[in-house]
Amino acid sequence: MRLATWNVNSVVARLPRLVEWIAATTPDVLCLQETKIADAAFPRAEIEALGYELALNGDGRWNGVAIISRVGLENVTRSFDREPGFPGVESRALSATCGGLRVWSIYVPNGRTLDSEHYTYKLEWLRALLEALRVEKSRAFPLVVCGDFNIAPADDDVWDPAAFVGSTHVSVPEREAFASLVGLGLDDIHPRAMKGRPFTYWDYRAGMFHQGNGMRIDLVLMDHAAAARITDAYIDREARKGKGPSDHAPVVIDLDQPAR
DNA sequence: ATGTCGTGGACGCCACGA
Repeated sequence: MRLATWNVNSVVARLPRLVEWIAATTPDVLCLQETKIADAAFPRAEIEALGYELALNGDGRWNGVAIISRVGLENVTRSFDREPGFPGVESRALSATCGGLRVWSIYVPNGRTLDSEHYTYKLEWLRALLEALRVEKSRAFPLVVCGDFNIAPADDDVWDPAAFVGSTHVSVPEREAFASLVGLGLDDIHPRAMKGRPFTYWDYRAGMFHQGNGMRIDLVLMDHAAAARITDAYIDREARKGKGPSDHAPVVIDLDQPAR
C-alpha cells in the first residue's frame, strides 16, 4: 500500500502536475493540503478519471484539504471535535478510513510570528487536535496523520537553525505540541531524501530550493504497528523542480500492509 | 532569505497570505 501527502498550494494551479504525478506515482491514498478551492469547484473529474474517490474539505480561497483514495473512502469526517476557528472554523482537517487505515489530512495554521494572534490560534488548534487524536487513537484502525504541520520538529529539520531564532515553526511551544502528538503513541516517519537533506518545503523566494535551504514541515505520524510495516519512505524532490511546482514536495510511504 | 508564488477584486495592479 502506498500512502502520500502533498501540500499542492492550489489544486487548480497545480492540476497538470498533480495529475501527472498521481499517474506516475500511483499512490493508493493521497492527502492534499492547501487546495485553495471550494468543494463545489474542485476538479473532481480529472481525479476520478485516474481511478480515485475523493473526500473534500475546502471553502474557497485559503486552506483546503482533501483525501483521494483508490482503496476505499469511508466514514469521512470534516473538521474535528472542538476545532478552534479564526474566528470561524477553517478548512484544515479531514479524516477517512482507507484501506484499513484511519487517515487524517491536516493543514496546521502557520502562526506567522510569535507575537501574532495567529500564533496563539496555532497553539490552541494543536491542543484541540491532540484531544481529538487521543480519541481517534483508541479506535479500531491504525491511525495515520498526514499533513503540513508548519512545525519543524528538530533543529535538523531546518537548513540553518540560526536563521530561525525568534521565528515560528521552531519555537518550544510548537515543538512541545508536536511532541505531545507523538506521545499519543505515534511515530514521526522520517522519509529519505532523494538528494541533499530530507526537507519537504522550500520557499519560492531567493533561490531557496536551488541552495538547499528547506524545512521538514510536511510530516506523517503513524501508529507503531503500521510504522513497523513501512518498506520505504521518501520525499519526491523531483516534484519541486521544473515549471510550475508547489513550494512543497510530496512525501511517499510504502507499507507492506494490504489494502482491506 | 524577504529575491516568488497563489488567490480574487473590479483588474490591467493591488492586497493579502505563505
